Amino acid sequence: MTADQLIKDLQARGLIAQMSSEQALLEHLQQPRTLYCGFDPTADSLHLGHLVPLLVLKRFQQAGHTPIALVGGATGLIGDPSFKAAERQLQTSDVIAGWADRIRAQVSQFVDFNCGDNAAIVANNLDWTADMSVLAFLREVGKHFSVNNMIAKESVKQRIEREGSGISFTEFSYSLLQGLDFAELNRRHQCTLQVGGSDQWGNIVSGIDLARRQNQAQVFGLTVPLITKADGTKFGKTEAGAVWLDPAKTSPYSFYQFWLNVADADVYQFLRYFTFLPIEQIAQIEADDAAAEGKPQAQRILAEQATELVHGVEGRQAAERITAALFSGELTSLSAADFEQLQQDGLPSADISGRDLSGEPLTSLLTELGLAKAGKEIKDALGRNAVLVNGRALSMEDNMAAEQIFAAEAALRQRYYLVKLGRKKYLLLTRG
RNA sequence: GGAGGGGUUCCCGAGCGGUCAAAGGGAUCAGACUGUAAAUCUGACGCGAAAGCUUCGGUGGUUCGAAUCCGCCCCCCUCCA
Repeated sequence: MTADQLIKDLQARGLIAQMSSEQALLEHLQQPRTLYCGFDPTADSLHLGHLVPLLVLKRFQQAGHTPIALVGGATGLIGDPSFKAAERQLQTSDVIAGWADRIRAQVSQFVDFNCGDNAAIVANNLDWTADMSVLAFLREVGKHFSVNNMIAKESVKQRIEREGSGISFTEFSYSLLQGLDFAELNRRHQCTLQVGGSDQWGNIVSGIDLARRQNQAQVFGLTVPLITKADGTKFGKTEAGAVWLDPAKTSPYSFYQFWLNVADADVYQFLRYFTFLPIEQIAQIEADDAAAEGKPQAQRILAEQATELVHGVEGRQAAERITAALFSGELTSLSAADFEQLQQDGLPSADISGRDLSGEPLTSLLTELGLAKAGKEIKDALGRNAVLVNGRALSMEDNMAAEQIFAAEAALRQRYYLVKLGRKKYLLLTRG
């Protein structure tokens, strides 16, 4: 893929928010180059918001360039103030180091380390900052930055201007550290392009400037847009919170369901953002859906593609297996092994053996087991026959009858009860 | 420092001595319709299965009774200095 094709493809996907010196960058990318994207360990896992830049790294790799996934072991200790309303609470260095390890493992899944000339590199900015002296930092890095320019940046503007917020010197220095990363990667790996979210533009420019001043090198920046939804609500959130890439935090099943539930108004754009399907094929899917009556195919395709990207073929199949079992309604046909599989595959479950159910209302039982946030939800659902246990609808009269409902002889395959609330919330209860 | 205005249930926002668990909208959850959509309609929406219990910045009063009146304190906004 040529530089022109790559950039055209990215543009067609809507993946370019900003680019530094477009013409020069296009020219530059005629040769295989090295680019990087940084991921700060702000939690023990990346989430959907990180996926787009991560996939952009991969898109560049597919076009023959060398990606560097940079784990922010150092920057994570400082905290990026960009567009943040308030100062971040510092975590201990042990915690950050632990998170950095997890992030390193995660980013490593997305780029190829065995493709010869442009095999991916994973780096940690702690490597070149941990032993740097304060005086060296101030003289070699700080001297190149103008505080006048720094405080003029949009990304810290509200922290500087708004009353009652403020910014610590620590966070204010963040941009210098990220700038240093770019200059350092330029020296170490001839890295000449940094990609990141559009909120990173200010930090990227810092790096471009520093690389020029320290290395007399011309380097470039490219940002991807903030992902938004047509209805204006925040992308990447469910009732349960953020959608994580770690299967232990968001199961492949939940991940798959998230994509399956994307609104029609967003789904084609998300196919462009989150899959490697050719742009023409996505257009074809959109055309086919428009022509067909009823249910569009796009959500299913998106869910398959995205889940396989993040959780592999097995994760995708597990998610599909659970989905098929739960939404086809063929519960009695499920074998004990199937149930075991569902549980393993990430369907929420709980063990109720040894629990005294006499006198415990379903409202509190099911709330406690995590099916609803408040007893009221269960109460409401019971009143509307929206709570099903093993396919049988319960009513308010059953509220105090947990003991009979979850009696040993009522279990499917001797030990399973599948509780369904509404149309798509499930809880698998087991006995023994 | 001075003068005003304000802090109400997840959010916005009414209430200004009893009939207030507190109007209205949004968000959320459930039902109908559907495609495990959208839009629309219906219901719920402090907690509790219920009896009942706990809310209207904090605290102390007045009153048979306070989100509503009074004192003190805390925080936010506007104007003046």
